[in-house]
Amino acid sequence: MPNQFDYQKEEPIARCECNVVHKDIVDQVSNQMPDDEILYDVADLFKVFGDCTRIKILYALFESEMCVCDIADLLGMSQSAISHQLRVLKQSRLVKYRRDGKTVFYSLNDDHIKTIFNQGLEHVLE
Amino acid sequence: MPNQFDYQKEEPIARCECNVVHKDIVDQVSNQMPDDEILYDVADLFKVFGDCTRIKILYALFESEMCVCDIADLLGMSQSAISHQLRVLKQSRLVKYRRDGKTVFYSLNDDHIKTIFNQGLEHVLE
DNA sequence: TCTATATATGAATAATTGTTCATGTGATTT
DNA sequence: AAATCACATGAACAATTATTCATATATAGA
Repeated sequence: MPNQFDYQKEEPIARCECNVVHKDIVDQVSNQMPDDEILYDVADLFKVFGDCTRIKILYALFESEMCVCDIADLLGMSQSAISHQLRVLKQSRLVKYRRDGKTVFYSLNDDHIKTIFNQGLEHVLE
Repeated sequence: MPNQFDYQKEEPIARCECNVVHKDIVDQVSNQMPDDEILYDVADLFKVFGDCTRIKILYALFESEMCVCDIADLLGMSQSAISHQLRVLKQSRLVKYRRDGKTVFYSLNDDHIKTIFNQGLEHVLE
């Protein structure tokens, strides 16, 4: 008959040296937790928002579609740096682009982004 | 009388080697941009969300208040690692805590956090 | 007061990441 | 075709950061 301490006997927790104080809660939360993979993707998404240059780029694109060179000038940074960051934003599907001759115009991919940003801003301004 | 090109004469833009294609847009967006300090804080906030361990901790606290040891067990990580991350979450005012004897219970600080997480989740699941 | 337990924290290390530099690619113009 | 412009990208370097290990602090109980 398994009880709340059985798992400690069978497989000692190497990583947490203290006792589980509330096994019922841990189990309940454990069942509710989304898959690791999903949580990993969520963290990865927020990691993209977690850089000042990228936040500025996103904010800029709230206002208007812009080309790489415009953004570089706006932020006072090299074209290369901006291009690298746009790549990251592209990979996370936060921005999309269209080519017009030699110029590439970037814009926001959808409106979640604005919502996420605004919630973050609200928290910071509180 | 300053004009739109003056700053280029006085202090050449070392960082962006290409021409500004759309000065009107750059100026307009530049005026709308919040202070650097605010955007820096917003990025810093999202940086906190941008780690898998912290995202899991936050998600766990959506479900229930938990003590450090419970969280460590839930995530299969060391107490020390969790404690360090809780410190980060505390500093960003994302979690609060109450002490009950030897145990410290952590919980979410406000509801922005859930909203931010859910928006991120929606984006990822699309 | 002494011991045990839950948590916090400083230092060290390994891994990740943002920018620069140099160069490559695709489109336009002459 | 050659030159030029806008942008992309690989490699390298510096800075940041997550975890571990060792140890410190705070509370409870004997």
